[in-house]
Amino acid sequence: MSSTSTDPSKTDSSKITSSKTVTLNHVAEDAGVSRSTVSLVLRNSPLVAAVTRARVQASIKRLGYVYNRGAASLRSQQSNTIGLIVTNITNPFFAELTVGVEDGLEESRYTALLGNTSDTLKKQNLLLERMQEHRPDGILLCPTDGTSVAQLRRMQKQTPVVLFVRYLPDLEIDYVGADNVKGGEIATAHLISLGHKRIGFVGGPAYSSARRDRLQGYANELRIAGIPVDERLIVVGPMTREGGRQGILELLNQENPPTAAVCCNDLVAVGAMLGLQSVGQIPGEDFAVVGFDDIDEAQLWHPPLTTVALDPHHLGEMAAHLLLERIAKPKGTPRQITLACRLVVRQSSGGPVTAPKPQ
Amino acid sequence: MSSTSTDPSKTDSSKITSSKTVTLNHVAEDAGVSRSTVSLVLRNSPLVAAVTRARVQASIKRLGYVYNRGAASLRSQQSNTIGLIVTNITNPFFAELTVGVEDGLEESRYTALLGNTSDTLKKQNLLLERMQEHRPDGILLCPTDGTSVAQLRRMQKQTPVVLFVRYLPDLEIDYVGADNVKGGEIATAHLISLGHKRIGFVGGPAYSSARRDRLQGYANELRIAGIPVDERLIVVGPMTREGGRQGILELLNQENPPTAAVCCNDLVAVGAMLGLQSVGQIPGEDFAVVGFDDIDEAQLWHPPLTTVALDPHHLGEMAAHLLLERIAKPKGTPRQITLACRLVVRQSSGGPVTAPKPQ
DNA sequence: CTGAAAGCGCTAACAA
DNA sequence: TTGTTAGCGCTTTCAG
Repeated sequence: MSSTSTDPSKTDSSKITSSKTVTLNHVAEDAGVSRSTVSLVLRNSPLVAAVTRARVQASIKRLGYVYNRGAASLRSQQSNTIGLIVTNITNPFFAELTVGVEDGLEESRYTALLGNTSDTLKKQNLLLERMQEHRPDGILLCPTDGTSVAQLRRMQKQTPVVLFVRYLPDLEIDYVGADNVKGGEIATAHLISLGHKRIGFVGGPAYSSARRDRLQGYANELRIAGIPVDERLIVVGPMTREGGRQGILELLNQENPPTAAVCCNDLVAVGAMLGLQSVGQIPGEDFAVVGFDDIDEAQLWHPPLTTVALDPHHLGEMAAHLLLERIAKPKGTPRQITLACRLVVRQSSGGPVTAPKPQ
Repeated sequence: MSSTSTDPSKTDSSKITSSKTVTLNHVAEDAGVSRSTVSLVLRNSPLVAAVTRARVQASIKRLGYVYNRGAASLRSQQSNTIGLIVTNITNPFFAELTVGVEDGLEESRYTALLGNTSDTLKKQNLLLERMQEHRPDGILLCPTDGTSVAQLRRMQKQTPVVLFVRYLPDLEIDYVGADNVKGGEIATAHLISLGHKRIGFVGGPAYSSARRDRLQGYANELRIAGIPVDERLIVVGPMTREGGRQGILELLNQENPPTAAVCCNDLVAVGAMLGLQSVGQIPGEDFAVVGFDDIDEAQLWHPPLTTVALDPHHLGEMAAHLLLERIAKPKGTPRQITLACRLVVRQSSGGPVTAPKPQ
């Protein structure tokens, strides 16, 4: 004991138990083993003898040690974190998808960093930047308008990226989304089978690949039925209720309005129904509406919505799995996964068409 | 050039530009300044000369350097990360609240780590543990059933914690939530003013402080009106649509069923409306329903829901601000913030009561 | 205003 | 099986 100092705060370094954070060093000391042994125990290495392990674990518990993943990341070059960037968490579709991602991650050791872009390039770039500062091991992104392919390509070199819901042209990248073309086809085929001849397509921003594909399916099916695709019946707008309301009114104000519409998603569809009601038309009677997504609310609206059901939870899980796979095997060839969807018929698409009602 | 080595990979250490990650060292070297100067520039310190700053920033851009926040955290002991734990992101109320938190954080340098407990203690504990490994600078928690006060008290010593939406008894802690007692009162007063004498209270788990307070308000108002509180009219259940459906049916099956009900939230309320419809009763005509939250969907349902409006976005923002404040001033006295709420009358509560319709 | 030196808490060789 | 020795990339005194 070299007690030359009279300052009581300068005790032997080993004695500073105070209220500071407990580190792996403290555990090692307490258990009477080296730091590497503790590290091995923390990571469940089988190289540690059972007795040693038990002793270390006892110390961990006793001292209330909690692992510092940040410090580990610095050394090991992996953060055990992934970034999840959605366009709108407020859309039940994405909310469900988010819990799907979480569930898909549950078994793994990853935690998700969540970001919401509000479908805005500015926020997306900000988020991407912030997230990269945290060195996520992978990124799950639903790209918004104007997302730079070059930027994404650059990012991919550093961090695995998987796109979901929307993809980008000219980019070799992992992706999981719904079979939107098929979805557009079955929605349109349903309306055609009901006797509709003039069918509109409402909402969605032109840059959304999901929207493009749904529109593609819509056009395919019209062509098969020998109905010409009329550009005036296709209206662009945000994927929101308000977008749907405005879109349907635009359609109704034309000189030869449609009698039915495929809406880009359920939010747009309910907006369309509100728009119809606001001018005295009854959805499902005077006008047939079909949506996309089958969010929980769809069956509760009035009238209950006919819609193309996707499984967002499953989609989220798949996206998470695909990302984990890519993290494990960064050099593998990108995979494009496309999930089936199915039509759920409810009242908003109504029965067979009668005469179009003049507005 | 001391080209003694024939191995091309063993060049001077300073020349290893390759495809490795660019660090602050590389920037310093490139700009011809010391590492500390770069560090200061990164953190916008005013101590750096304008020319130096410009040179450093040019190097940063040229090399494509991205800040490693994890490394910084290790040294500076702050992660610039906060943990946000909600019970159910799928509930539009929490989805809105989440974006409120993000907006509240936008100005700051913090990023949110999101977790979803599904209102389950097991998941909450798992999340709390994982998050602490990331050393968040603060935690925003909506506590689920069985949350240990002792555990929270322990956590508080390490990391500022603010509770939202639900609080815990016997705990000095920051909290922001709605004025649920008042909310319960105005909802109940509304039904009483319509002439209802037998009013039920449906849904919500007994451990939720939000539910307890709403129930309290309900009871207060009944007492004021001289209506006895009948325990049989108060039914417990999960805060979901299904919980509401079952709850209302339980009420209707009693020998002397109520003519109106205050529901614990909007999800429960719509479930109740579905339940009513399933037995041929028309909400707003045969039975009055009031909800809580005023989620966007509330006005779209059939009939549109009368509800006590909370502002989840604002609540989230407040929670974020309170946390930031507490991070800045960890020793300050905890604050309990309670946000006003207001009644939004729509059709589900109907007009004045007529005679109760036999089921 | 800028630089030198030390170290945050952990992991990864390698040796013993 | 366990210990020793170097850092990971940054910030932080403290001198100049």
